[in-house]
Amino acid sequence: MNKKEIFSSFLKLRGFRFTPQRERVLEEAFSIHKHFEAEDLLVRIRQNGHRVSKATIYRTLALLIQCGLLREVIFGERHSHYEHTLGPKHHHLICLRCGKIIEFTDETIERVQQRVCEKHRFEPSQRRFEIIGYCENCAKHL
Amino acid sequence: MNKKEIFSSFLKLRGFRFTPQRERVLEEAFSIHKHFEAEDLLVRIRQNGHRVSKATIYRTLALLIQCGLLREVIFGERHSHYEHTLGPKHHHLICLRCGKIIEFTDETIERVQQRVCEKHRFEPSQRRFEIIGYCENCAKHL
DNA sequence: TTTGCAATTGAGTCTAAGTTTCAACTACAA
DNA sequence: TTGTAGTTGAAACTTAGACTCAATTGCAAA
Repeated sequence: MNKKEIFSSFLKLRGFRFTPQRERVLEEAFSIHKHFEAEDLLVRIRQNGHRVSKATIYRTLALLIQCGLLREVIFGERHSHYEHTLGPKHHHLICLRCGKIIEFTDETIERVQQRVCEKHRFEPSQRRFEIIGYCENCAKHL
Repeated sequence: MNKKEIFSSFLKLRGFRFTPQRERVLEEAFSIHKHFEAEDLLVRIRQNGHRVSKATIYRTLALLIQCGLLREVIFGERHSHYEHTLGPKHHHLICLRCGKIIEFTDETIERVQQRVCEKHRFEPSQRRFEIIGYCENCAKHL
């Protein structure tokens, strides 16, 4: 199943519709291969000669998160960022000075999560592991 | 050095002042022994018969974070929460349904952080490890 | 003690992300 | 064809937090 099928069957299942606007947002969200914000989608959709309202973009992003195709990631800023859930799970090093985001993977984390969730009988659906500080270059300028 | 001394010497060091308002915010922030938000401080300060403006509270919180006495934690909501940095480092299980926050500690995480930071020559100043999902009770109601 | 200056404060204004509202529109099933 | 429920966009709204600025205050040097 590709993204489109996943999303449309997710929608159908709960009596929602797979509309042209929702398809547009889906396509655009997956044409970006890094973290993005709602505003990015708005701009790119417009640049490609289409038009989807802000409200619909936010509504669709919420659906894409619900159906598990996207995940919300939180950097220092006051607005949300999104990323694809496909591909290996990764975490982030966030530079406070230049804003650079370095991704890393670590399989120990998965085991920690399992252990902790078992202990507290917690049902995980996603996680966030972010180390905040200064990248190699910026650390020199402190 | 207690909190007051840490804060006031942090301020003096950079030519800032340890004012009554800043002291008020410090005291109030440390009289709460769990996560809190800016609004909580505003209310509590007023309840104790004092008065510190919203602007000053936000400004002082930023200073307390800078000097390392407080840390910003991010739960699902659109506004910030804060916690004391003193005491053992811990992480959070966040329930999406009832909003409950369960704290846990895990020493493996510290080692993961060290390993990752060394590899990327990253200078860490804080971290976030949050597992988002459903607590034992809420998992039943899904 | 006085003086001058830079830091600080509070009230109010502003910003921007995201949400809500609602009337018009649309897909689909009966 | 019609009824119903989902969807859309425009605009208004919400809210945390940042900014502005005139008035105030703390402190260091005279």
